Amino acid sequence: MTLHLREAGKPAAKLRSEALQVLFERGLVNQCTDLTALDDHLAAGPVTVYAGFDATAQSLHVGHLMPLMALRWLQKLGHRPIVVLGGGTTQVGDPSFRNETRPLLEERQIAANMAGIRQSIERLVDMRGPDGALLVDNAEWLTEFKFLEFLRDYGSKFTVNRMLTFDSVRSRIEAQSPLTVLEFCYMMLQAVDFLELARRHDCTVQIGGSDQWGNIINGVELARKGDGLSLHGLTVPLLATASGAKMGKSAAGAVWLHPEHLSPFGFWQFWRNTADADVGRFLRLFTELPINEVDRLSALKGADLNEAKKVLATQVTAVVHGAEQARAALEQGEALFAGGREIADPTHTLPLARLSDGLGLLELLVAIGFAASNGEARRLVAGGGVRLNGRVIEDTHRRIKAGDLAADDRLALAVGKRRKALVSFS
RNA sequence: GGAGGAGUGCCCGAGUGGCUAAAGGGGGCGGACUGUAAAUCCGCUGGCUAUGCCUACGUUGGUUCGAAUCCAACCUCCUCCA
Repeated sequence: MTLHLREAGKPAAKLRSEALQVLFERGLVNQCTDLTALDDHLAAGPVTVYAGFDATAQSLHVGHLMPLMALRWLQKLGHRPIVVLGGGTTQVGDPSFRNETRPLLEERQIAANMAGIRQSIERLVDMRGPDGALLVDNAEWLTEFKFLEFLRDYGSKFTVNRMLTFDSVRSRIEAQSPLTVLEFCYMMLQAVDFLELARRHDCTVQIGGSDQWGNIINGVELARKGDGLSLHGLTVPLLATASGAKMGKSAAGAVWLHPEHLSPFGFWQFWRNTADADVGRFLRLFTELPINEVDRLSALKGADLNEAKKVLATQVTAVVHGAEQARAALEQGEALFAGGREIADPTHTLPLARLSDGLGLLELLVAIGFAASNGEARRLVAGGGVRLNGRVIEDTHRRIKAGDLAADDRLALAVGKRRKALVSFS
């Protein structure tokens, strides 16, 4: 193969395109196809770039933010993004780097998931105007194929020999875990997506997570063999903490982008709790602050770094939930952690009616997402980790009554030292 | 086609009839210490309308008072033979 890989973060010498300069500077490049060719391509004028997302859950999570940030930068620099929702591919399930088959989703569930994902995407890339980003569903073409037709037209362009060489499936095979033909063909479908987008929309670049490398390359190779097209691919790094752990999971589940799955304040808190060692890198990856400002903030030492974390949290929240929500979250953070709780908006609102018979403390913890189940809530309470209006409550049968509310109809609830909520009843 | 081995909780990995919601480690969460950081020490870590009930050791049945553990069939993987 004639593709050249670039290792993550290596400052590439004399790049011509502003696009690649920015992506490298931001730490958004893990590897790409022929660097010089991609650079020339991006420098030559506006291009169309795509990233795809399968509808495996009702919301995207922080891991998806990286390719989306890359799309945002490219859009700012005059290129046109296409976001592909995998209405078709989700029916197959990407096996890349998974050692088990994904449970197959029903079409209704996929449609619901796509609707949730779409809301986040619309905030992250600008779809307005004739030059705005495009949102397309790959079911549009994937469901149209007839089997024999597909095998003849595209199957002939792939060899099993080559397909087996990809790390994404080799690991599965070496793990001696069954890989069905259905899943194995996923890479063909994504390759066809790329080709289809190239034909329909003159899309020439695909961006994806590092686990998507194999799928992307398949598209590049298919387009070259089939249509003689020269396409390009680029992957963003895997989101990991400085301690090496995969990131995105927190107390009560993943760090979701959709506000119904994680409140904007909860999202803000996630970033506020970033480890010192990650602050600089996250500022570059997930905010759009100028690089010199990023450098200034990252240079802060010791407790002063907390200021940088607030900036990080507020900036990322603004990108995902909007400036209003970000400002509110910052205020809530200041109020809950530094005193003055009267000024801030509540982080959660529940109907007053729920208090009429007394609301179980455990139930409340689950309702605001501080515990995934009653059992988990019970353990938190029993372990002395839960405070109501500043006082530790260890009684798991405790019920909240109207009398627990402060004058403003709210109560302060905290789990541990990092998770706090201001719950309003109205 | 034949013979043998393997499949455990979020992950890795012990366990070969009751004492097993299943050792140990990782991860995660809580407590102490801090700066809402890291490191360290301690605790918790399936669900529920909860002194009990339900679900769980590849799948489905069976033996037994009782099964992750025994038997049968099936699925997937590995090794050897043809």
